[in-house]
Formats: sequence, C-alpha cells, structure tokens
Amino acid sequence: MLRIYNTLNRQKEEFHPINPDKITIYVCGMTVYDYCHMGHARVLVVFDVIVRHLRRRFPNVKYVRNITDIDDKIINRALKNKESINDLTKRFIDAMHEDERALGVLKPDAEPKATDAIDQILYMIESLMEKGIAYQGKNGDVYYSVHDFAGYGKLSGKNLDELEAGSRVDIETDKKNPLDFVLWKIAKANEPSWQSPWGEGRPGWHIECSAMSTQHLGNHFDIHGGGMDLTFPHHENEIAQSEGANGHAFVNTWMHVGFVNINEEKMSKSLNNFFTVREMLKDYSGEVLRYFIVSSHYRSPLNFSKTNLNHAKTSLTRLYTAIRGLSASKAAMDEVSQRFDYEVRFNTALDDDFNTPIALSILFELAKMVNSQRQQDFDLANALAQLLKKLGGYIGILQVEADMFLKQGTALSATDIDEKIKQRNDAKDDKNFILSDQIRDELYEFGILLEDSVDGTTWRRK
RNA sequence: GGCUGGGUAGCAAAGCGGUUAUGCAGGGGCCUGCAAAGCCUUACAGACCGGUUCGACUCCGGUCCCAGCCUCCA
Repeated sequence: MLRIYNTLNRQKEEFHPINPDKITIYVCGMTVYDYCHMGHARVLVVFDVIVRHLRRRFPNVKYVRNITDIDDKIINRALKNKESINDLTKRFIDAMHEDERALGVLKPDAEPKATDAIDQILYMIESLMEKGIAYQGKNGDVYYSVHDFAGYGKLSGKNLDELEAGSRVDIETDKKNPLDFVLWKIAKANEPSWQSPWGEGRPGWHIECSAMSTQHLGNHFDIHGGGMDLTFPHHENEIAQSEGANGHAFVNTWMHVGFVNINEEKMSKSLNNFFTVREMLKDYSGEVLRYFIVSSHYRSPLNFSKTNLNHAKTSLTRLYTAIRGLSASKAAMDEVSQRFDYEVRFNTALDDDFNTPIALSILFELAKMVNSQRQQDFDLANALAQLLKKLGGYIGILQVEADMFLKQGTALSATDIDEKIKQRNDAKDDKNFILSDQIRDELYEFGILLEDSVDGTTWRRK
C-alpha cells in the first residue's frame, strides 16, 4: 500500500488513484533563464525516483513536467545578454536536458512549454472572467480576485485576513486587493506578446501551470509536485485558478520537495549561494550527485557540502565494490529475490512516502551479504549482486559497469597503470618490497589505489 | 507578528512506545610481505524541563534554539 505525504492535509495518506489504470502526475519544472542548480537537481531526481516507483506499482503513468519559457526574469535576462528570448530559452532548455541525462533522470511523458499553451491560458482566463473571479484593472492587466474564491489559502494553511495583515504596503492601485495576482499582463514596448480579448500581452506567472496541467491531465488529476517554495503562492494560486475556472476539484495529492541548504541556509538565486549542476559535474559524476540527493528523505532539508558529496561517493563506491566482477542469470536472481526479503523490504520502504534512506540501508545490507558470501557460496553471491544491481536500478543508481564507476577520472591511462602494476609485481616476486611499495605510493599520488588478491592485482581510483 | 517544519551518536541520515537502522570515521581481531578491499567484533545517540506509561529518542505539555513561507525562487 503506497502512502504519500499530502501537503493539503499535512499528513501521510494512502494513495487512492482517481483511475488506477492511468496515474496522472504534474511537476512544476524550470523557468529557463539560467543553468540548473542543485535545488533544481533535487526536484528532478526526487520526482524521477517517485515516477519510477509509480510505474512499477501501476500499469500506466502519465508524467508531465512543464517548462516556463516566458516571464519577467527571462525578458530581463535576454535584454541583459543582448540575445533573443528564443535563443536564451533554447540554450537553457538544452542545458537542462544535458544535466538531466547526467543525473540519470528519465524523460517525462510530456514537457509542455508555456509559450505553446497560450490558447489554453486565454481560454482559462476567459472562464474566470465569465465567472466574475477575474477582472481587468485600469492599467489593462487582468487580475485574479482572491476574495471571490472561497478556498483560497487551503494548501499553504493561510487565510486572507492574516495575509493582508502581514503583507507589505502595496501601492498598486490597479488591483482591488493587494493579494490579487496577475493572469494576463499587457505588453510594454519591445516585449513579446500575444493577442487577447484584453489587449496584446503575455501570461502572468501561475496561470501557465493551471492551463498546461489541465490540458494534459484533465480537470482533476492525482499528484502535483514541486519545490517547497512553490507551495505559496504558486500552487495556492494554481488551485484558485483551476478550481475557480473549472468548478471542479483540481489535485488530490500535493507533494513538496525540501530545500537544498548551504550552511543551514536555503540555496537560492536571490541569496546567490547556489551551485549549478554542471559546476558540480566537473568534480563528481552525475550518479554521485544523484546518490547524494536520495540519501536523505525528499521532504527533509539536504545540506550541500563537498564533505557530504564525498560521503556519497564513498558510499556508492562500497556498493559498486560489492557487485564488482559478479553477474548472474535473471532466473538465479529471481530465485534469491524470492528466498530473501530484500526486495520486499526495499519496495515497502519506497511505498512509505518514498523513503529512500531506508531503501539504501537495505542495499547496504545486501552488499554485506554479497561480500560475506563471496568465499562461501559464489553462486549465491552472484545472484545477490544481481539483485543489488536491480534494486539500485529502481532508484536509478548502480546501472553502469562497476569498473567504469570505480576507475573513472584517473590522471594516468589504463595501459600506464597496468605497466606500473607489472613492475610492482616483478618487484614483489623478487621480494623487493621497498621498490614495490614505492611504486604503489607513486600510483597513489595519482589517485590510484591498488588491491592485491589471489586473482592478481586490480586498481581503482581513490 | 501569523503559519509550517525541525533539533538523533565524531560526521551524514532513518525507522520505531520495550528488541542491531544504515554509510563514513574510531577501537579490537581475521586476512595481507605490508597495505587496500572484505569479513567478524566493539564503543559512541536522541536540545532542555515536566507529564502519561510497567517502560519514551518515539505520545502529551512547556522552554530554548534553528530553518522555511507570508515578496521572485525548485
């Protein structure tokens, strides 16, 4: 039984799909005006893990993750860079796709762009106008009237009185209420714009997600997710727009991913304390970044540091070391999967609100079993190693050859290393341990670690 | 000020009203020419103060501290 923490009710709930034959999930993706940072990476990886699990649990899952490609920040950045908006957004969409691949993130079933959804956006705004929930201000902008939607605040646990009491003085007199938000913005000179019944303009932030999710998944769907900072106002406003326009329950389960922190502080653009994915990929493989992300629960804060990234690398090395040189038939693997409870426990962990730390701990138990059986029962060790690799695949790790992971990124070529190993083994045969240790130390300086065994000497990067 | 979360061993990170989380690091041992890897073994927790209970890290109340949202943010 799958249980998911629902922000709407602030508790874990049994997941009851609207239609078990077709699970529907929408995640708010990037606004594409810059490279993905680790916070974006976390959302991408977390929902990748979630969707992988849903796909094993249900026959058909439709996963939609949008791209917001029109927005003030995009316009400003394009102006600053002296490039067209199209060039800018295309560049960062491509970069995002590269980062995703490095992180082992599978493609969503649909990846709609806001600029391709203008018709749906206009249609939705018209519905809101007809129902009297939206109005056009004196400046021409179209606003959503929060007082005309009864459920406003139900997701973020806010109520309008408190919000107004705490809100900063807003001098914008075009709005009836300071909390009203823009649905359609009248274009200024040289801004991209589309025709609309209210004048040339562009969509406000929030409406594109209501329009795209409805377009791809219908008025009512199962799961909607994003970073925790989207709870308010973005998701609150989406509910107001969609339920206001459609007169229908919008989303059953709202999921929010915790922040990536640096020194106990949220990583964010405004604090300028962010690290981009591609920056980190210079020093760490995408799989290490991915492991780092799944090593904590998705709702907990994730403290970003080199130390913690190194921990992730060490942990992953242990798992790869366990499966190194082992393989078994599917039949043998299926047999051990039945005989032991690792797979059941692994799935149970993921069923409990996608508890990846517990799932990982089971992988380590399995690794220990593999290692201890290597001498005792080699066939069993092989089969268990295969199972370990399969379970890793459920969360998108352990899928490259162990040697590739263990040897990647060394300064010396494999042939040079092999030559050194041969020299060392000759020295060892002559009992010249001073020389053999010297060669080993020399390689260690290059980040190469030697391991002697009965089958000979192997190496891996430190 | 209002509303959310959270404070777990040296570090990271979970579950759980009573039984080993897990990984790294540490101690002891096996293995090794010595290492590395691996195995066995061991120590180290639950911010503070009360309460409930036969028994609380786990439930309840209070105190302190931290983070986040209330403005663009994943």
